[in-house]
Amino acid sequence: MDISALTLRNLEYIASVAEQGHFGRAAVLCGVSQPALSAQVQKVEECLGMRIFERSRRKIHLTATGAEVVEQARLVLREAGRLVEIAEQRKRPLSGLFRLGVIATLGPYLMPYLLKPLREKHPDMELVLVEGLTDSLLDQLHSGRLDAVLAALPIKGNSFLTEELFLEPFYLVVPAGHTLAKAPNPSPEMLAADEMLLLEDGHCLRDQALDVCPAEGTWQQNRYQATSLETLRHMVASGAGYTLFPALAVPGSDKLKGLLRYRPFNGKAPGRTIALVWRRSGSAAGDAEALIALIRKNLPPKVKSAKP
Amino acid sequence: MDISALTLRNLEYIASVAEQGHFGRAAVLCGVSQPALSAQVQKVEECLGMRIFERSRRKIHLTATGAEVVEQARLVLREAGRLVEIAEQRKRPLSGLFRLGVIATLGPYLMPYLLKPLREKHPDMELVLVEGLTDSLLDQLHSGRLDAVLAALPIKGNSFLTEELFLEPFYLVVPAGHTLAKAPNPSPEMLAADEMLLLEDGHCLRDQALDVCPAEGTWQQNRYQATSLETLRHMVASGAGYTLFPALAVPGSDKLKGLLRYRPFNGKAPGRTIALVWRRSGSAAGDAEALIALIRKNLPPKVKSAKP
DNA sequence: AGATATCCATAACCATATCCTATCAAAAAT
DNA sequence: ATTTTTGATAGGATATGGTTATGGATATCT
Repeated sequence: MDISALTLRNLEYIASVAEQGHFGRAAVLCGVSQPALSAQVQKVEECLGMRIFERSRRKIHLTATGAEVVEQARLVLREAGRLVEIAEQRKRPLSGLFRLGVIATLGPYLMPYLLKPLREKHPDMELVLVEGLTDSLLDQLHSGRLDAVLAALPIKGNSFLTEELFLEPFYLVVPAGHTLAKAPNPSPEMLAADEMLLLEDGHCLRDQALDVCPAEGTWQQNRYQATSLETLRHMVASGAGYTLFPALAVPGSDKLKGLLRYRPFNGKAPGRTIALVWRRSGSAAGDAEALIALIRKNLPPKVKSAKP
Repeated sequence: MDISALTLRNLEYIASVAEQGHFGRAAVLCGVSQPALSAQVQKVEECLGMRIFERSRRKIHLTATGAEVVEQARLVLREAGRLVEIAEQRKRPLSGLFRLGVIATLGPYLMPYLLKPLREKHPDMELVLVEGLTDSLLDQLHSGRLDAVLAALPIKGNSFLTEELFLEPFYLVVPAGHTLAKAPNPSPEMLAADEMLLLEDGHCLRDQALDVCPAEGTWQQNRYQATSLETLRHMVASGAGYTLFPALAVPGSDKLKGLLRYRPFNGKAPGRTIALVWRRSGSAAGDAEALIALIRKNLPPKVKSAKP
């Protein structure tokens, strides 16, 4: 007989007998008949190929090795109990404090779509939003100051679990009078890295935008670096160059409407994949799952589900 | 359905499916048919009241909570594996280095009875014997420098497991000419603490001998204190007083025969209980068990089995 | 000492869980 | 449209874990 055949109940049996020092009482405690318990204890002993209990005298007595086995069995049971805890926690997710990090180029444009559904579905959640750069947010996630993070893939680090949420295409943002504002459909090959306006270092969007440019090597680092997409928007409006915007940052109506053109790419559009990130170890999985479901159910327009 | 009904095999199943991302392959790996595995996975999911796997697409995909469950399941399996290790270790006990501590008033008299059987039964054991006082030996046991200790009960400290081995009665050792050498049978009430010769402080035998004396309070501390039983033997032979000897230290034949009398007590003889002590946590239980069995099988004369 | 009580193991039997083979239904690939 | 892949389902054999009744060994009582 193999050890895999052991039931958690079997381990409870030997733990109970060890605790009670008495098969009869242990049987009552476990809610089974004494013969059933005896048989199961024998099964465990057979599985392990050893005697756990010394039944010679009136008192049941643990074998030396048996004591160790029982101790280990208790440990196994505690760890198995964690399984139920995990499952239980999943049943009341997003209740209480939840600290969510969102990258700065996403938060202001995505959260408006989520806040109302969140309030409706999880009224007793207390949401704390933290905006920042990917690295900083992941740091805070790692150290437990955040419960989950919304960021763009790829996420480095083995201690995190991620779930892709949606693909957010990039749009070209050009001054109204620019050549690229009129071409039938811009494509990435038309972009010149040295005409591109970029966010400051640390924004993942900056690197992603550079990746889109065909001749990355020619780019020189001395351009002005914007702090936010809104700054960037104004810089483009003032004619300093063009840039890439994630779809959610493309406004439906815009005060700068006359000055800017937001143009989708033709063919396979460049873009970024937004994912939810949480700690591998910990009990945020239930929350993550609920959040994933909610975001998927409330996908904003202009983004595509990541799971085809 | 209760979580206790889960088999370790069930946990292997979900771990395997999670690893393979494929029910069929997982089934082969687990050595069962695919329907059996499917059913068991469903059973686990039902037990926990949650979905572990997302079966929608071609790829099997872990639920967020499912990933946590599987991780925890793997932990449970590892801990369960320790159970087998413990049982396995028991099957080849006392092989390799074994460091045994023995109290000074026992070692020289007991070990001669054990060394030959040990060599015969466990030829590949390398025994290191350490003689000392109880406290020092227990310190070394606690810190891992010893694997087990033979000492007299009671043993204080929650981190140890003990097994009573035998009762060793005390004998009265008197000079040949002394009154007590001739009385029909000495009894503890006849002893006077201030006539008793004692070992130096730290020997448990010293305290036990004092406990035997009826009027403990009258005793004054200014007597000479012997370093070993052999010194004590000579002191008694020289007429300085009498003392108590543990049975094993009573010689069959003695060079000092003419000078000394070893007298058993009448009625319920005072004595000490010798036990084996080992660490609660650790894997010495198998060794302990073997040693216990061997000592019980080779009990010296003059001692009584501790388990009636 | 003999009777009694206690306690674990065994026996006989039953309900159910588990596993197998064969088959189905849905999705993906051709 | 057809084939392939893959997990779920169906039906039947077997193993497992449970029950009550009983036995045998050992302490306890009178």
